[in-house]
Amino acid sequence: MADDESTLQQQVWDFVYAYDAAYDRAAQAVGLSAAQACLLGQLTMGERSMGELAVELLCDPSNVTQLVARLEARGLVTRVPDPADRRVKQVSITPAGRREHRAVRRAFDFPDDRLGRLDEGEQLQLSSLLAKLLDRPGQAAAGG
Amino acid sequence: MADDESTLQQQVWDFVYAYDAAYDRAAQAVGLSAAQACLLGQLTMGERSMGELAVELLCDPSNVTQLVARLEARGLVTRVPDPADRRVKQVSITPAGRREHRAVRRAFDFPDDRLGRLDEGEQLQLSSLLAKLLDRPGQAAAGG
DNA sequence: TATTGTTATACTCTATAACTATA
DNA sequence: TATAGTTATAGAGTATAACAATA
Repeated sequence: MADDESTLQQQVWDFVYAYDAAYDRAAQAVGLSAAQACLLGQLTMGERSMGELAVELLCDPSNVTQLVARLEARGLVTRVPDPADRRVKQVSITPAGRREHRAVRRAFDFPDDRLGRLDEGEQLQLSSLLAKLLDRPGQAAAGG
Repeated sequence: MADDESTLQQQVWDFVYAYDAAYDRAAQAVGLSAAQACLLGQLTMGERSMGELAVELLCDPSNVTQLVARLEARGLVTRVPDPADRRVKQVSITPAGRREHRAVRRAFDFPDDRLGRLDEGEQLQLSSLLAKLLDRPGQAAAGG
């Protein structure tokens, strides 16, 4: 009786658990931590300052310093002072960094393995539900 | 054009990101790490050996030793040898541990805040989709 | 004086390898 | 000999506080 009422919450927990585990495996298969892969992922969408990365990664700037330092030492990102405000450093992903990140994406089998089980209609359904959960327009939100 | 095809995957990413962040905040609000809260959560469903915890938490047994040692030092779990096989240690949550874990659940606002946006029919829909993604019978899977 | 990023430091998470106790 | 758990150790993630450079 106490089981039924928690089923959806438990399913969501299990889903997130599986997703996180798959991402960790993918990053580690490429020799990166999840945090490093995540940072590289942000940079694939364009350069960012250290502070912007801290906001996006939900962590302290001093942590970003460490993460970027390790990635820079491996030649996966670069860090150059912003000419407009030399306190700021703009971080960019290098070609090698892009290759590593693509390798993570390839190793990250969760989307294909799991989302691939849904047919097109189900995927639209899921997209619509997620849009509500995220306060964003999903691909299936128009017209309900 | 390249945007549309990745929308569902991006939505799932954003959803998991928000979920993880909310859980981290909830645990830290109670003075626990996410890993510690997670371990306590397993124990709310019954005692487990160190090895079983390692399997469930997807980590090395030596890591479980450390996590349990810290929780034990704070009086949140106990660790007693199994009479049937004295190599094995059974870990149990204490009343104080249950209180701490309930505090995490209360602070974990994601389920109420987000899943609460869906009406009953939408929740059943989501449950059914998650059941397919997880290879488990969801609460709405029967008769599908 | 305020802001950006770094350094120093400390704690936790995590794994590998060597070890102890038990089976 | 094999298994469960621990210890020693090391690397990575993370935050706080003090600091440097720049604005």
